[in-house]
Amino acid sequence: MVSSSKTDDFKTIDMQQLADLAGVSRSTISRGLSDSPLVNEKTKQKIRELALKHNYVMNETARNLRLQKSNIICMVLMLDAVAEQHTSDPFFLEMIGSVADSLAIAGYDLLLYHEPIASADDFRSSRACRQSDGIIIIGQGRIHEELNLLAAFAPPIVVWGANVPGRKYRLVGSDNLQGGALATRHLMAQGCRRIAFFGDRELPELALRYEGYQQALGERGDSLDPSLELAVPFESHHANAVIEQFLDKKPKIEGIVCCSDLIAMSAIASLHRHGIRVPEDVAVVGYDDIDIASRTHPALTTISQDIRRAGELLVHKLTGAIKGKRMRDTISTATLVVRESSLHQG
Amino acid sequence: MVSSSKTDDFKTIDMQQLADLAGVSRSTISRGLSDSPLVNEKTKQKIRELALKHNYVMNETARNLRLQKSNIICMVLMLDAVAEQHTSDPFFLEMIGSVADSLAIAGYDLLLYHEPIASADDFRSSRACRQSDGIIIIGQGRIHEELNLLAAFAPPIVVWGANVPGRKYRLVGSDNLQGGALATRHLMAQGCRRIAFFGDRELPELALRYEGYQQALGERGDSLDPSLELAVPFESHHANAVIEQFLDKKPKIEGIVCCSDLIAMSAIASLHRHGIRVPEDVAVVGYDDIDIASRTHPALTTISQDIRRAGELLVHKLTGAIKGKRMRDTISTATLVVRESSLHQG
DNA sequence: CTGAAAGCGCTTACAG
DNA sequence: CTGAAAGCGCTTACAG
Repeated sequence: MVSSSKTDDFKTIDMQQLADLAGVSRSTISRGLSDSPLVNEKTKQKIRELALKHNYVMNETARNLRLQKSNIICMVLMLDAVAEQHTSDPFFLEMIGSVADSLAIAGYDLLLYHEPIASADDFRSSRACRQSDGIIIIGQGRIHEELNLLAAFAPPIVVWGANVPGRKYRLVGSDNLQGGALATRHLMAQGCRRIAFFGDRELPELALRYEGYQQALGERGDSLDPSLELAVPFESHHANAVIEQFLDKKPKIEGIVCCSDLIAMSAIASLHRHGIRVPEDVAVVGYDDIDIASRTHPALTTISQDIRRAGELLVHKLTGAIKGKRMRDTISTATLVVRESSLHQG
Repeated sequence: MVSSSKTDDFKTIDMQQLADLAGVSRSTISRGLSDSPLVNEKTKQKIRELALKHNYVMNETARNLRLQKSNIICMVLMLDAVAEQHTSDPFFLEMIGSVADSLAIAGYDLLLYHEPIASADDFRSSRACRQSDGIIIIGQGRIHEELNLLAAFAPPIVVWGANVPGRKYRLVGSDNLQGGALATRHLMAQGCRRIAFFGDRELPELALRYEGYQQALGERGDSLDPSLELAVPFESHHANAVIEQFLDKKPKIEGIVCCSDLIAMSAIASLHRHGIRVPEDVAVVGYDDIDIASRTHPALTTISQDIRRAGELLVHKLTGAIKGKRMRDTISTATLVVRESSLHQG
């Protein structure tokens, strides 16, 4: 008897067939493969060898059904219609990549959910919510209260966002107040006097950054000039339009704190079109430190959110919670990355 | 009897309970929900109403087990170790986003696979391959032959890549030869004389672009100067190093055809560091038209691959193939998008 | 240490 | 047009 050819080996065998080959019952195979202490070491050894030799792969669907789980993690991108966030935003894409990588390592499948979440009830009746072992939500949008409801009745949840008061759900985020303050203080240290804020502070994270901006200005005794605050949306084309309109009024500014790297890039392009040099005339700081931030021209000074680590943390907290562990929140430190766009020669 | 509160409604009910409520059998529920012509219209109506009212969501795991499928599509990123492609490359991220969106619409879950595929046999014995209803492979790497093997024995496959000879698998891609030619002809039309090629032509897609580059130069009767071809890797830091070294030799060039937008951005940054202006001194064309290409400074002229549509096509071909349809290959036209980086004032 | 049996929630061929 | 029964491939409480 010669062993079958490689090709034939790929006829999939199931647990019963493996049991027949090993001369034991399905029960024993199942226990053996999960390394149960109930099974004799030699038997386990034989089972493992045969499984390998015959290329046995367990049917996860059957296993999941039996164990009453789905092995699916649902990732919700809380895209904000008003601030016009899109899936194509590099920040979201990098977050998806990072979460997907971590989930793969943890052995979960990923289900992406993009419809905007109108109400907790609607979302809770969706398949995405019902048949996920856990849910990762990126951003709080404008539905913070709904998230509190969700946390009470849905599968385990972890949210990326701002540490807002009254929060009842698990959170991973970075210190947005500190981030806003860091960016602003850096610009002040560069000698910038009139510093603008570009971002829609209706969103919880941006509200905190604005607070940091405000605090930093206060430290120097600067008064807050409302005309320097601009609710720039995330989406580039509209961001451009809003920024252009602002610059057309020839505001006297020497620095800009932007709420995303993309907004910073739009700002730099607009400034150039108005004949204003960056960083010589106006210094610009971005936010997120997306992959590309180091390769623009000028390279972006920005507040790093460490997206890679964020994804890992989100998955870690969630899988822990699924296993019934108590997981604490993580608010990571924001860090300033100085590159070229802010090197103002005041 | 008052109907239960909203919260109570979220006790999940199964098909048996729904059957009890409707006063019919599980068989009829199952048929009714799938709109089988076997079931009386009135009965169906009642079933649908009750399902909605009691918030019934079918257990997909059980359904999948019964139907012998997984509902999972595996997406393999064929990252090339030598050319140093990373998951963080915006091209891949945008492709992931686009594929994920299309899969969500088609009702499939996504499983990301990143380990490099060493051999077809290894991959075929992995869970990712065994328990996927279909596989999307982004890029051919250096394992074209293995892909032919895979296509013969694995679940349905569709590959994004180059139309290489001897191919036996389903393909979606863009016309790389044409893309390379378009980029080169555009630079020639701008008056550029010595045009460099930045990219590793060991990879099938880049080999075709190089061929297009060569053809275009030939049309004008230019001879090929091997010193103008540089195997720039995809990863930015190494790309930077390779490009810097090249520029240090003060090559006389007036244009560069780059094999990705990221490489183009690295090139522009390097050129600036060498005191060379883009596009005045050297005109640069990128490849892919990633989202960010329009917002760099200068904005990138590039060859568009329409990643959005690529994702849709990949999913369309694959889901068709899973349903047993014959799906044809699609090689889409490459288009030149002219922005600022190539507006050479020769 | 091992096995027979029940059951996870569905779908469908078969019978009526 | 509807239902009873078998079965998808696993895991585990129970019995030995």
